Amino acid sequence: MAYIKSMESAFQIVAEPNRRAILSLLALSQHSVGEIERQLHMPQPAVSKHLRVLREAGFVESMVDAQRRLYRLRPEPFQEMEAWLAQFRRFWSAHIDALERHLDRIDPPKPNHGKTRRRPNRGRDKGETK
Amino acid sequence: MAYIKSMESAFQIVAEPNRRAILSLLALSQHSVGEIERQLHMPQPAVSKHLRVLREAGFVESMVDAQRRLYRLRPEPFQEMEAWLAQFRRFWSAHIDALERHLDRIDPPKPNHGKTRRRPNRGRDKGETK
DNA sequence: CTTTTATATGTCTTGACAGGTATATGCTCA
DNA sequence: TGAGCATATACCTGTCAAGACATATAAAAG
Repeated sequence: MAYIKSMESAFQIVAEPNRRAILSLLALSQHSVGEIERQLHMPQPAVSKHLRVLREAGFVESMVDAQRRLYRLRPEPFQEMEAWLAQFRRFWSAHIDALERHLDRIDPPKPNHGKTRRRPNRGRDKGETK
Repeated sequence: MAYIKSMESAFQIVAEPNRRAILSLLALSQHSVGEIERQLHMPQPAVSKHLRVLREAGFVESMVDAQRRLYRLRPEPFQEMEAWLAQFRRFWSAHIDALERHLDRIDPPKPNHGKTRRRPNRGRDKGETK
């Protein structure tokens, strides 16, 4: 439609700690502005403003319930972030495998939990971050 | 110096588009500063600064190779983001299922591609974002 | 209709941060 | 040793966004 909003990345929206708190709260169930306000101990105008940002970025949608507005999550931006993170998953899952092997060496290698698949991955560690 | 860096969230780091570009590039393989500079067409000081931020946030580590520094990814911050996103995954994967069912109704329900698992999930849709 | 409750918006200030440019550091090779 | 390349850092500036506070809108209750 008409509003070609400056289309900032989902990550930019989620960078704000209070917004992350709001999203986490809404992940449990939908909530009204006042409920969010009290649960998170933040001033009401702040809540409304963050909700506006979240709404315009597609993270939440609102339902009118008398004088209140009930907010709940929308999936798209999360999928977008997941999609971006996907390009790194192969990379860091290899590291998880390495960690698992390491832990297995310390702890008894219990019969596979069926969770993470274990792959034959050797070498490559050690790095100086300085 | 000696400032206890304010330990910003990984999302804050990744909010910057150029940094995301750098990370995507490093997801392919390790690179030197100069390579990043040329690949992404950005001034060298900018690259160095972003790399510094990324390094201090644990996204990358550097190896000294003569006069160059080779940068490569570290897994932890990505895992951290994944962990945060996990609380929403159940939520939006339900929406994906709903979308799939919808598409199946329009398009022939082809024999499962083996990608997304389809779960028996009913109800809850419809919302006015306004 | 007035008051109260719930939420949104406007204004102002302040701080953080990215971009640009100049310069410092450090390694290599002649 | 000095020249040249690769990278890091310092400084300045503009922008943008979040916090605080006041106020507007709108529905409900009395």
